[in-house]
Amino acid sequence: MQISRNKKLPGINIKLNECGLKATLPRIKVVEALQNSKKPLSAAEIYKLTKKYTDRASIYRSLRVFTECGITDEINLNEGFLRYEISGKKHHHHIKCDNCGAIKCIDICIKLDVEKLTGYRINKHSIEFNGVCPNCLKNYS
Amino acid sequence: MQISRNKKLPGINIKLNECGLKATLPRIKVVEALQNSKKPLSAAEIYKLTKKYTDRASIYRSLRVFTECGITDEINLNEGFLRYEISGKKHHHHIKCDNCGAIKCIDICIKLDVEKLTGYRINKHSIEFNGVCPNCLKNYS
DNA sequence: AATATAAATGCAAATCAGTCGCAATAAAAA
DNA sequence: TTTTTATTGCGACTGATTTGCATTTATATT
Ligand SMILES: [Mn+2]
Ligand SMILES: [Mn+2]
Ligand SMILES: [Zn+2]
Ligand SMILES: [Zn+2]
Repeated sequence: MQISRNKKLPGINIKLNECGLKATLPRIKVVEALQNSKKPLSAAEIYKLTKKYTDRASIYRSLRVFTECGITDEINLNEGFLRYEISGKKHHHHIKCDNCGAIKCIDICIKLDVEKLTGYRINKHSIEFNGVCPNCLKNYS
Repeated sequence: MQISRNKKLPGINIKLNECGLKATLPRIKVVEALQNSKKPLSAAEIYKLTKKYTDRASIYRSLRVFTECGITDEINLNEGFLRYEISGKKHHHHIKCDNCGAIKCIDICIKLDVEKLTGYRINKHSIEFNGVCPNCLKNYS
């Protein structure tokens, strides 16, 4: 796939190269899709947005290596698939409204407490909530 | 499948009936497998233990309805499949050692804090950890 | 105890997220 | 510009879970 004189976005290219990754068009399109999204995206959603530039296997490979490098975070909202978002400055978790589908970030975590409590060295954790948001509670009940 | 004069275990039968469920042999065998297990089981593990009495589809159907009724709890340790345990007296979460595979229950939860913080009515939540347990930390590093 | 009926089962086929092998391609290094 | 090596795109594949449907079984009823 021919990169259409893409002289913009040196930021992404540099970040990819810093991680030892080639800055390919498929990868750039995945990063862009995530950056332009207001909520974490699933691989299927990313594919819908970028199918002109890549295929499903490459998206999964990109997301895996991005997450390993800390470029993205993986989010498990018990939907039967994973979501991804650009790894922000601040560690956080999520809550999804089962009614309107909105996904909100929440600045709360108990990783350190659990490490202290259990003596484990925690490699990975997932703290995710599903419910009905205040707005939907108001309107439909 | 013929129930082999199973006059024991009226407790399970009663609990199933209370939930509006028929106390079938396949269901009883699934409950027994979970009761006899020291750790939460996956559908595949339950199948291995009960294949003489049921099949995969029925196990999945049982686990779903059990979880809906509150007979079992669903646990997502990011393993690519779900685990189930008999719903205990006390609400809790889990941590799995990536080295030895042990799954430990932890009595810590922030559901109420998150409800207070966000105003959501939380229907479902999942708070799960992966890491290396103190014992494995000692032995292998 | 025999019958009716609605729920649950077993089986095979389907679905769905995610992975893999491999030849072709493109980014980065030389 | 050429070489090197990572990455891609494709299709086939896996593993978990679901579904349709004809048959069986638990329970309520007589
Ligand atoms: Mn977020
Ligand atoms: Mn437990
Ligand atoms: Zn956290
Ligand atoms: Zn909890």
